[in-house]
Amino acid sequence: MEHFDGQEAWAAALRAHGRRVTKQRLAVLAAVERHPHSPAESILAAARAELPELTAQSVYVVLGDLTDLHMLRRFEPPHSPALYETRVGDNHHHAICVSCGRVEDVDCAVGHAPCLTPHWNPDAKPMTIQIADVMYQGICQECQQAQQLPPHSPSQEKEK
Amino acid sequence: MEHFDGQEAWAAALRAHGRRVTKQRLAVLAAVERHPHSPAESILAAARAELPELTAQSVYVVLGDLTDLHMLRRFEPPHSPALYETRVGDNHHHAICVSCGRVEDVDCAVGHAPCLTPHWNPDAKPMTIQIADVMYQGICQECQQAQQLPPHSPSQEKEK
DNA sequence: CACTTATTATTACTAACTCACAATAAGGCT
DNA sequence: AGCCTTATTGTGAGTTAGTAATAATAAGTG
Repeated sequence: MEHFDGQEAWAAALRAHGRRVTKQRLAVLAAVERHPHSPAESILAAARAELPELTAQSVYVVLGDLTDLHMLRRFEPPHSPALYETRVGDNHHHAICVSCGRVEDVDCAVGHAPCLTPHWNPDAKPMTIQIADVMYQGICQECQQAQQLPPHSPSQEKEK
Repeated sequence: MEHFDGQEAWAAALRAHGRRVTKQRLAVLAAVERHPHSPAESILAAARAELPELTAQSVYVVLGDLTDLHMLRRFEPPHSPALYETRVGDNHHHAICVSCGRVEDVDCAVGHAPCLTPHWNPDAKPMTIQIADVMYQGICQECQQAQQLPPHSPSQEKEK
């Protein structure tokens, strides 16, 4: 296996945050790294490939803790469970296909902090902003094609 | 009561969307209008003030349908149930206090569509963006003060 | 290697919805 | 004004995505 370097890097980061280095945490971190934008359940499945006795609850605990430490980033697209990724600290954003749920990373558009300085209304009490999550919602190319061509299968149409 | 005009406006909008005008829908719309940024449960409670026999499931159905029609807007802050508001079509955003959950509206910062043109990575498949939800997360003034002063109680409180 | 305590597993339990279907009532028709 | 069709709502059960409490285990220190 060629993931010794990764293992060591994660181990060091864990120690730097005062956490013990356990195989569960390493398995979760590796799983998130290999499957970015994944929900807890998928991370559990992926991590079990190398650590079959891992439990779902441990994954929730580990994900929550590592997210608090900012070793992982968590975001919650509409109509989706929370997703996790290892790419932290660069203030990037996400585009989600409302049809198939596919997620793409999007770098910051305008310089460094796109909308980090909100425009407060006169009557609003301003807050100290820490992060600005931008969630683009749209339709990916494949779903767009699939919607146009075949009016055939149950294509989920609502508006009448 | 002086909400006849509101009632009529909502009724007209419902008809325009091919929906029947029911007291349940009117009660839900009025409740959302009076309590913006509220979850389904609070909307149910508020709507029951004028329509006590309304059920939770009806509120979910109505909220979902009106959201699909874009008569309501729905957003899902982290660690919170979905919130609803009647302010639609103006592409405004939201700031959420991570400590107390308070929500403030934020108008679009840069002109009309702040980050509506994402910066696609070379290897990403671009999507057709429909909306960009910007979720500012920070700490409101009151929570900031509360955190500084009392090193006294285990103030590990969540909003409840 | 023993020992302390962080970490994980086990077992409930909950919140926030969703679904299937029966009951009701809006709005068109006569 | 009353009937009738079918959209809408109510009822009750089920699901998903978690949280909470506590017992068992193992990481890292001495």
